[in-house]
Amino acid sequence: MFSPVESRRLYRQVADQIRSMISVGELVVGQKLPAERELAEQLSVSRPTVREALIVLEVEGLVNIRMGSGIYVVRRHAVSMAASESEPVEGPFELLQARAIIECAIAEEAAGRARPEDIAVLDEALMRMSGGVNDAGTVLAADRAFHTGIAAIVGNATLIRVTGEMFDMRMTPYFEKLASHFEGPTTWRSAVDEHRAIRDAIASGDAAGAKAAMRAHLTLSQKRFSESFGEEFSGEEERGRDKAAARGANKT
Amino acid sequence: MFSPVESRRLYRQVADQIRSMISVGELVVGQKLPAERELAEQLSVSRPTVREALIVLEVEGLVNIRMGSGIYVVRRHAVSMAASESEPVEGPFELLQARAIIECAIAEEAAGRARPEDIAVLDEALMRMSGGVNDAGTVLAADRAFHTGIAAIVGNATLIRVTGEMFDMRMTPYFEKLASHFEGPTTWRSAVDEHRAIRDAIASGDAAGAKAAMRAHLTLSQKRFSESFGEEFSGEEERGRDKAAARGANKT
DNA sequence: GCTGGTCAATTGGCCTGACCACTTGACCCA
DNA sequence: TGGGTCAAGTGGTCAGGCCAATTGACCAGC
Repeated sequence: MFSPVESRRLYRQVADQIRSMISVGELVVGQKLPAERELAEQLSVSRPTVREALIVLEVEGLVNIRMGSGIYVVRRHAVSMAASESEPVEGPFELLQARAIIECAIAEEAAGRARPEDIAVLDEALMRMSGGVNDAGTVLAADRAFHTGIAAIVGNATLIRVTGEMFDMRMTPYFEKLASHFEGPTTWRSAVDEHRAIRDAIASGDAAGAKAAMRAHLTLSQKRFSESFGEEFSGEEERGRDKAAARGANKT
Repeated sequence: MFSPVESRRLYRQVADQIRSMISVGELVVGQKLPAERELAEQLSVSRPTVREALIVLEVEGLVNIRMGSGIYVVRRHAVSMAASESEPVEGPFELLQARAIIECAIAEEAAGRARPEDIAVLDEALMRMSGGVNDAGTVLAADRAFHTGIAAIVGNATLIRVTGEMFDMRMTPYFEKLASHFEGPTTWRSAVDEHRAIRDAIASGDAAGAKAAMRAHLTLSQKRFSESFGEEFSGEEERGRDKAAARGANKT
């Protein structure tokens, strides 16, 4: 059932092996895994290694470790493959496109149900953002607050979480490195203007306008990004945008 | 009513502590953490415990462990807190509402750019789903494949990932326990019909129709869910604008 | 001066073996 | 029948150790 493993980051190999067994259905949901000691023996590794692999799977939400009882399969698909080596996360352009599609739907939805206090939240974020265009930290925090603030208008925790997560993905080292080359007071001021247009559309209950403004904002972000990106790598073909980006993020 | 008592495992406490230090900026991105041996001493725990905590943070994408070199902070926010115990995630209704908003935007986008091979993927998922209405495992897998397949049409990895993640959130023990009470061959057959309507709209390039069909599908899912359990959980979270779409086909 | 190789200190990866705390279920007693 | 006890099984943690990879100082050769 379990076969021995080989070199290189053993606990990850063990985790991969068990994960794939869950994935293909060899281990079904609800099933109890062998004890750690037994797994260690069958895999020809030590118990600490098995423990580390199981902790990986637990963090991924695939198994549930119950003290004194055992280890149980609780889910078949990983919720997040972010840290896995299998796929090097998405590129910045891809991310901005996804945000354009998702967040303009959220803005459209929010426009119909914004209350004065919701608008106040947006205004507060706008103020912080316009007042801090010279400090990347404050402006980023305010930017995030604005986008999640829109999701909050709909009153749905999942939307807020997803919006925040997508925003946070720009916090990868690679993305930040690129961003540092093109983000500055001028681009931030443009962003503030676009935010204000979104805010106004939502405040006036203009669903179509909010949608359009949000799409414009994220499309322009993408444009700003690609323009600087093109300057940086002026010789490069703009076509294979995400490929180039992914290649850079890979294998550091 | 009665809460918890969950005795936090030591390695999780250590992970929480380091995570919060990163979160508040006490440890900045790029900074190198003390060596495992030193951390163990400073925290008054053993080295294996520190290792397990660091592995948690690595899986969450917060730190990067480099063999022979050290441990480095790579990111400030966790990409996904889905698997963390801190919050019992969002409720099923909230999740379905979020999916309704997000996925109908994706379906709308997909309708304009579906190629024959994309439709083939959807058809294949539909076939597996309709043929396996008596087996929860196959039908769930096919259901997932259908929804991510639509996101795949847009050709954006982030959209695919987000769609998959939202779908997988139903795999929580709590959600599954509830679902097992109302999901069955009849409800699955209704879902297949709704899927087919979505597929047809996308295949014919009808963006508005695809959007409406997707919203109808997820709204009806929500409705089926609340009809079985609404009374117990007082599902008063009825959103007016969705009612129109909810008119029509029901479980037969 | 610069390049390239060597070497030792540092650090993570993994192991052995042990003890403790909790869960579980069989068992016994009232 | 209901409860309480107890031992086996299991995860949680610890201590100490060795190995392999990384890194930077150092040195020989061009």
